[in-house]
Amino acid sequence: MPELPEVETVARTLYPHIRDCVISDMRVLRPASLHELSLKPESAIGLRIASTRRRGKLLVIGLEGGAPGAPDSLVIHLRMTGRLFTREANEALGKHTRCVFNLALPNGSERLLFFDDTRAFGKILLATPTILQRWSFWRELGPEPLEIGVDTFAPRLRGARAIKSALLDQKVVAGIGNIYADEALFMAGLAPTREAGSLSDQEAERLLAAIQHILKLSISQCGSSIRDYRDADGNAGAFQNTFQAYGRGGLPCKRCGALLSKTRITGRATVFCPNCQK
DNA sequence: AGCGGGACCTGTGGGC
DNA sequence: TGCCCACAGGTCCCGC
Repeated sequence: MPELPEVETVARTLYPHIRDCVISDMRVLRPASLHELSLKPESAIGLRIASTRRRGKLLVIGLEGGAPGAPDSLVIHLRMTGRLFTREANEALGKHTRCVFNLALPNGSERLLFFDDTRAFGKILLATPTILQRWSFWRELGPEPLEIGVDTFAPRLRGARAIKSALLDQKVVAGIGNIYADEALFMAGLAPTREAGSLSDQEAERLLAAIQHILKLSISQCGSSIRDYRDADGNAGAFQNTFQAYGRGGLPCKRCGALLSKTRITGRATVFCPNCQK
C-alpha cells in the first residue's frame, strides 16, 4: 500500500490527534507485528509523543520523557495494508487490529491509537538510536528523493538491472514503490527495462525531475488509494485519478494513444507505453 | 550481482 | 450462489 506520499500524509494527519499525548498502555495483539529488534511494549508506558515524521516508507513517531535506555522512537512500516487512526477510549478492537495504544491527552481525557493491518505484513518497532543502527534496513536506507540533486541520484543508478528494479530498491532511494516507479518512468519517457547503468546524465536528470514532480503532486492530493489506504482521518487519497501508467495495462496511452503494455519486472506488475518510453 | 520463485497474510474480483 | 484462481501498495530469503 503506502509509498512515500501515503506515509507522508499519514504522518501529517496523525500528528494533531496524538501530539503531546502520554502513552499509558500498549497492547500487541499479534506478536509477529512487533519487530524482532523492538523493545518490550511496557517500555513505552509514560512516554510523551513529541513528533511524527517520515523516512522513506517508514513512519517515525518521536517519544520523549524516558529514562536512559528507554525508546525515543516508535517506527512503523505499514507495508501493504497497515492503517493508523485514533478512536474513543471505549472503541472495540477490530478483526485486524494488531496493536493498540492507550493515550492520555493533555486535558486529561483518554483516546486509543489503533494499528490495524489486514495482511499483517506491517511492523512496529520501539527503538533507541542504537537499535535503529542495528537494523540493516534502516542503516542502508537510501537518501530521500525529494532532498537530493542529480549529482547524488545519477551515481546511484548502476549496473545491468532494470531501472525499475533500481527504483524499487530502497537502498538506491527511499520511498518509491510500484505505483510511483511506473508513474515516474512514464513521465520521464524511459522504458522500465532499461539498464539502470545505461542512463545518460540527461536521462537521469529527467528521471529525478519526474520522481520529484510525481511525489509532490501525489502528496498534494494526499496520496493514492487503490483499495486499503486511508489517512489518519479515514480519508482516501485522490492521486489514483491521475495515474498515467499504473493499473492501466491494455488501455490507451494518455499521451500518444498507443495501447499500454503490461509485463512483470522483478516480480512486480509493470505498465508502460512502448511508444513513449524508450 | 541479480533474478525468479516462494514465503509471509488476508481479501477481493473475475471467470465459469 | 459458489468455487477456484490470480492478484494486491512490500520486503526477505533461498537457490541458481
